[in-house]
Amino acid sequence: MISKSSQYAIRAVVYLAAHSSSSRRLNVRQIAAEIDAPEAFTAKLLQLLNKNRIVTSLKGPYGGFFLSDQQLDKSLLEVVEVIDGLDVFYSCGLGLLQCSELNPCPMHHTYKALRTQMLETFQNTSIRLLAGNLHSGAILKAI
Amino acid sequence: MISKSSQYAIRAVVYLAAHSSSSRRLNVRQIAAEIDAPEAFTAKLLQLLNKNRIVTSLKGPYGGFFLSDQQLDKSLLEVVEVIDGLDVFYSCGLGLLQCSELNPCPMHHTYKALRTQMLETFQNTSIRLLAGNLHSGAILKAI
DNA sequence: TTTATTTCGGATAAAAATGTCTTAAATAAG
DNA sequence: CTTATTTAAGACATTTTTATCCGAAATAAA
Repeated sequence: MISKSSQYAIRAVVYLAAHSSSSRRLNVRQIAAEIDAPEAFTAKLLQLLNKNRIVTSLKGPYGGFFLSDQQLDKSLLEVVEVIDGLDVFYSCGLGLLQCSELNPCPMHHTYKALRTQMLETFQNTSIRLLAGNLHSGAILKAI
Repeated sequence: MISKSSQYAIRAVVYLAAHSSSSRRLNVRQIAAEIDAPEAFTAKLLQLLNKNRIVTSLKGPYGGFFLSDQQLDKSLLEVVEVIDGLDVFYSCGLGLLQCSELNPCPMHHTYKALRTQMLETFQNTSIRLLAGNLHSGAILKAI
């Protein structure tokens, strides 16, 4: 559905939403450990999210990553867009390039319904919302 | 969403549904050309589908692949199951292994709704149905 | 029976996704 | 200013997915 990279990215931002602030930055080591993702790979993802202003980073001692209040309201769609792009949400279920309303593949209508619901779900789900669903004690580790 | 392999596989079986019969078998070369997929790779996929009784094959001259009447009623879910497995339809959207009703990840409920609709769509869509949606002149090429 | 045609099976290759390492740049604190 | 700590960036490595190739087995027709 979405890539492993996007899953890591979402886990990371949700963890940041729940535990960081502009005055409390978290470093990659801790984030990666808490979401059970490879550290160096998580670093790459966070760098990319930072470049695309989904998270904020600060170098140096006491540096790390955090989410601004605005960034808390970013949608999961924006996160996935940075990592995977939006193709999943817009392209043909059978991999046909010409598929469209006018020239639909045999699965077009049913598949489009799925895609659209997926798109709307990711669009309507903010990082803040997910962090709110993280009931105390819950973890984001794969294990 | 589903793999490129599964997309090829679905295109192949839909093409077979529309153009083959037990007395009219199609060879890999033709199938691959008509669905715009790599020939050798398509052969592998068809072999796998044959092993799992989603399609029927016959060796030798005038041999090839076709769908029996029963096989026309196989669902897309059965096709995808053979190629990708059922993981997409049952596992956590954030990649967590322990995620469940009792121990839900923060996206569990919304994501489960998506997964379930996806599962039901693939389950309720038969090869025969898709072939019926292939209006005359329509093609299954990616182009 | 021979030949041509086709799928089958296994080995191999290429491309894409995932993951690692190393050095540079920034910055806070002593 | 120096040192320690952290992210940034690019090169490299591994794994998975996608794709190719070749010889063997089956079979229909001449």
